[in-house]
Amino acid sequence: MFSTLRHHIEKKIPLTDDEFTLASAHFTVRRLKKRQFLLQQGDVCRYESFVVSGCLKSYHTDDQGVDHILRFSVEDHWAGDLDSFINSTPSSFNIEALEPVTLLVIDKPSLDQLYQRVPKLETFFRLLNQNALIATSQRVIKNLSVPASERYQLFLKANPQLVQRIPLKDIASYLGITPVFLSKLRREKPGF
Amino acid sequence: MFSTLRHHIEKKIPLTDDEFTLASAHFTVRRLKKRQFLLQQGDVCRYESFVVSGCLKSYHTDDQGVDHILRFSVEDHWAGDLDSFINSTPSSFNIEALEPVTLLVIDKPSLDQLYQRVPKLETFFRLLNQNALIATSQRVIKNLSVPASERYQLFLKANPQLVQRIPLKDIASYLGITPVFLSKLRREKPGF
DNA sequence: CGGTTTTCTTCACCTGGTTTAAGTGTTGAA
DNA sequence: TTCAACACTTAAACCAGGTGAAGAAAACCG
Repeated sequence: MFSTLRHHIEKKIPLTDDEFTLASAHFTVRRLKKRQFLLQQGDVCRYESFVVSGCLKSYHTDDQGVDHILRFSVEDHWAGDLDSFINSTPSSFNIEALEPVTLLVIDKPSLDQLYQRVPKLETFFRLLNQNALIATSQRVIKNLSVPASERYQLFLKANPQLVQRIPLKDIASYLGITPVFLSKLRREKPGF
Repeated sequence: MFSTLRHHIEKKIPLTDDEFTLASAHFTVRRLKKRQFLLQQGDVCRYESFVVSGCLKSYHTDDQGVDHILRFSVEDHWAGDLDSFINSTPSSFNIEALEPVTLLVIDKPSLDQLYQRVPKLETFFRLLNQNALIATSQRVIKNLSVPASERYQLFLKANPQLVQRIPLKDIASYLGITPVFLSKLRREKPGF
């Protein structure tokens, strides 16, 4: 349970036993069933959540009622809405379990306290957000420069395991196309 | 010159005179003429650059030779390719001056050293990247959920000053449409 | 000032992706 | 074990936005 988190952090920043014990005391375990919400659009996101097992989707529902998936969070990754978490503003995202999920969650006061007590962890979260920024920037460019058919191929190549686990309509939403069109792509282009 | 940078940092993190003096010693001044490149696709991005005056565009040129603008960097903001800067990998971006530009630049060894000497500045850059991540995530969602015509209106509202300074074709590229189509939108929808 | 380059616009035509609607297959709760 | 809800596919009509080519207007520079 907590060892997963430790291993996750130590991929970037080595910790002493004491540091990790101190850190883990700030997290609490939380479980969600399939289709249960970790966060609902309009609510304030009170927690950053480390995914121990399972898979969630973060998506925005627009004014026409259409969902747009920003990201999938699988085990060994994080879920949460940074904007809402940092600024305590109503979130514009839903975060929903696609499978039964086990999480380690931490709230903002605890995280701030943790930064004070274990400054290394500020570095850790800086690196985490840095990587997320890089990935998100690349996604902006790819959405602009790569046609949907190729974006689908890229997604398949980058996340072969995910495709088996999540509904195609969610992949379509992530790619920015309709399920209908994704279906057409899959029919036309061979190799899935 | 340096006072602009100090004011910029202190919007987030107050600094003592000593801290700022120490910090500013790590930066150097650099000037670019219009159309000059701060970074060329394929090169490693050696510097993070604070824009004292002027304006630049960061864009990726795809394999068909089409440019896609990721961001504009105006005075009191930053320019650079984080991925290439952090990992010393060849950048997939060009950064080009749209106007004569004055920069304060810092290289990676200096920045790492600076984090050691003035830990507050690690917090500063963490906040900076946090905000960039939030903004970029929102852009992903808007590109997926808002039609081009509305995206143009939003851009106008959010950056009224920019529109006077930069060519429309660059706005089109940022919005992910062709200049031809932007021109059509401007004709059809009144109020620019 | 005059010539060159860059930017912006217009038009006719094309295409990638949407919409709606109907049909099949699968899941799951009572 | 049945019925309802959901996931996926197909097809046809349609539309947002792209392409190519060409000219007009600005901006740049010697």
